[in-house]
Amino acid sequence: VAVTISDVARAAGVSKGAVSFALNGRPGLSDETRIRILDAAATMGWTPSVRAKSLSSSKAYSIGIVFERPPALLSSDTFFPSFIAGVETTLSEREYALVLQFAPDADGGERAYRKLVRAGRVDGVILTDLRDDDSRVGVLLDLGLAAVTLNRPQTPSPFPAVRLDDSEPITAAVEHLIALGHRRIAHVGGTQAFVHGRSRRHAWATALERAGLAADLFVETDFGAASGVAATRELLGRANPPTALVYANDLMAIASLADVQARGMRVPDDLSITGFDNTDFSQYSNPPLTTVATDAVEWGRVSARILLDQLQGSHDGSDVVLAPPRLIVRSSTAPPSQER
Amino acid sequence: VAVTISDVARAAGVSKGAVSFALNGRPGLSDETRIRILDAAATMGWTPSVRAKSLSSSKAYSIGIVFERPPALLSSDTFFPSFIAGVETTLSEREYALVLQFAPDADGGERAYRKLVRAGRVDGVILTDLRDDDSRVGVLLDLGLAAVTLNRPQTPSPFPAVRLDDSEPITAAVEHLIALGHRRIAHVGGTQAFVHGRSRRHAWATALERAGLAADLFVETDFGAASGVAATRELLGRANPPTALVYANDLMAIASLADVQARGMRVPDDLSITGFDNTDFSQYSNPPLTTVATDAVEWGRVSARILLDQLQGSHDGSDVVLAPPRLIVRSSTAPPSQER
DNA sequence: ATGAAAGCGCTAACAG
DNA sequence: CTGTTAGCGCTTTCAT
Repeated sequence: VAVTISDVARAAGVSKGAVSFALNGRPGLSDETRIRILDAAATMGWTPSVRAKSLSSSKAYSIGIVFERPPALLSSDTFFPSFIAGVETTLSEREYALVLQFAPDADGGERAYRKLVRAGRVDGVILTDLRDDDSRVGVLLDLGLAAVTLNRPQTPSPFPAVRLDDSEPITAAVEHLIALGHRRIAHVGGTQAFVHGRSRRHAWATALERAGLAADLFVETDFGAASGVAATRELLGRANPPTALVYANDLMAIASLADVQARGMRVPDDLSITGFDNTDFSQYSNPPLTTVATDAVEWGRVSARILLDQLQGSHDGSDVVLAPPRLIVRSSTAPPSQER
Repeated sequence: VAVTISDVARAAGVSKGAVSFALNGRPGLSDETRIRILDAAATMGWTPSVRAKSLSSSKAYSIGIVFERPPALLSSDTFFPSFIAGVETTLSEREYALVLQFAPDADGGERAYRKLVRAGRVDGVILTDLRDDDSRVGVLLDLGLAAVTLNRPQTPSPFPAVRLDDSEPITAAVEHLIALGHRRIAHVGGTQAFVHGRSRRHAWATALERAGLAADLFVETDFGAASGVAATRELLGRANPPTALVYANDLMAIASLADVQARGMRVPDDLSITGFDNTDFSQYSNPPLTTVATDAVEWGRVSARILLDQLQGSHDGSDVVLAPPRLIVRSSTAPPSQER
């Protein structure tokens, strides 16, 4: 059904080998034959068969991403769609495909990586939701697979990391709140086993301590709306409740915003709130949310580029640091009420 | 590096062909040899090479999904992550992989499908965001690719459709509002070129007409938050504004909810609102949103199953209808204020 | 019931 | 410089 290099070779009156050379732009052919071959290929409508290339070159021409996430947290995840869209954009420019898998937990994730490699489905992978002590790094090393990680784990990792500095905007958020007059600033953090969960908490604590304030108003969550709301209630129920809350993502911030309002508090009058992600709906909350704008698409694009470069040997293995996300001040933050 | 069937054949003292037969459970081998071969394969840790299987069987063992969507609408899309998670779950059970692509528009989408097929990357595809007169159907027919569509287009299509009846819950929503005493019920609909955009509008209009009410309060949007807000403002600015609004998705409903509240209206006292999707945050809006619960994961699972069955010839080509989603009544709907 | 051998479409080492 | 040829790992037909 499809036209192969044998057909092209016959049409151009050369051997398959010559066609392969011409198509891959390798030296060893006269310009005349090269052009004749390329012409023939073009007029015959030849397209390379990834299947055949894969087998003979032992490469998959695909890269994989395994998302380890409980299904329930998937639908409200605003990072993931944009991120993979960015990844895929870069891949398709270079004739690579994106193979996606889902695993409910870390165990399933490891198995997924093993299967992907053994079946020869992928040449490299992108590790998202990196944990500080991430077992996947060892697994991939063991499998001999190329990889990039999103952020750098504390465990030594030979893989280049594409890093987003979330300290800077969190610091900016805390300083913004301090400047407004807040003294009791809480943090509703995400899973601390994740690098991005811990680093945000760390930035929050550091900024407070630098200002001589205690960093004792903290609760860990799973980044989900329900646990964000629960954390908020717990914090506001303390003897000395916060006047401002820094959330690790917009989802928790907005869910909590609605919850505290339903319970009679006014935002920002009684309570200031900041989010993280600048999701679409953060500007449509009431009041619009002060948050941090990250660029997931760009992160995906860069990650894919580094991985591809690594596969073709043109990356030196060093980390890449993305532009730090900016704090976007909207109306969910204001001076604390006692100041008024 | 990896163990192949030749290795297994040698170890078991048989030919490659015999190994292939044993592994694929085909008749023509004595039970004794079969067991000996399977044992050898297991102890040697043999795994099939998808690459080799692909080449020799001319199958990709992968299915594709091309998302035609402007990047900006991607991040707030709650359907997509759950849907592909469902798809992938089913695929991996049957040793198939999911290949994902993104295209900014219909043109790019067509090109993407063509490339996927010509490169031999996929055996079939799932068509999402189906349009009424969807050019992709013709393209796929032309390419000879297997496919399933999400919902049935008006254009004749030979591909089985996996359908979600969104008429029933929209009808339920309208009847719920009518029962509460509303008489001017608007619909903020999504892109009408999409099957699911049109069918929701149709259900809304039909339910109103059945009750003897005019279905004249309608505005079309692109399903995005911004255009949902704009549509709402337009509707509320009319001479005879609605007392209730039925939105085509939660995103527009929640963004508009915040917007009307910011402009001094109370929900549900002055205005009732319903959404569609039952996204995570719909229960955390203030007030919690009356909406329609769809099961994107299940939709994905079923779609993948039908496609796979079709590939192995065990599906009869008929459509599959999913359980109709249910209306979830929360606190964003109440009797209109003049009734009080 | 079992085994040999010819592809699948391409790459790359080798000979001319 | 150009062409020939032997794989890559598996499926499948055809003898045995």
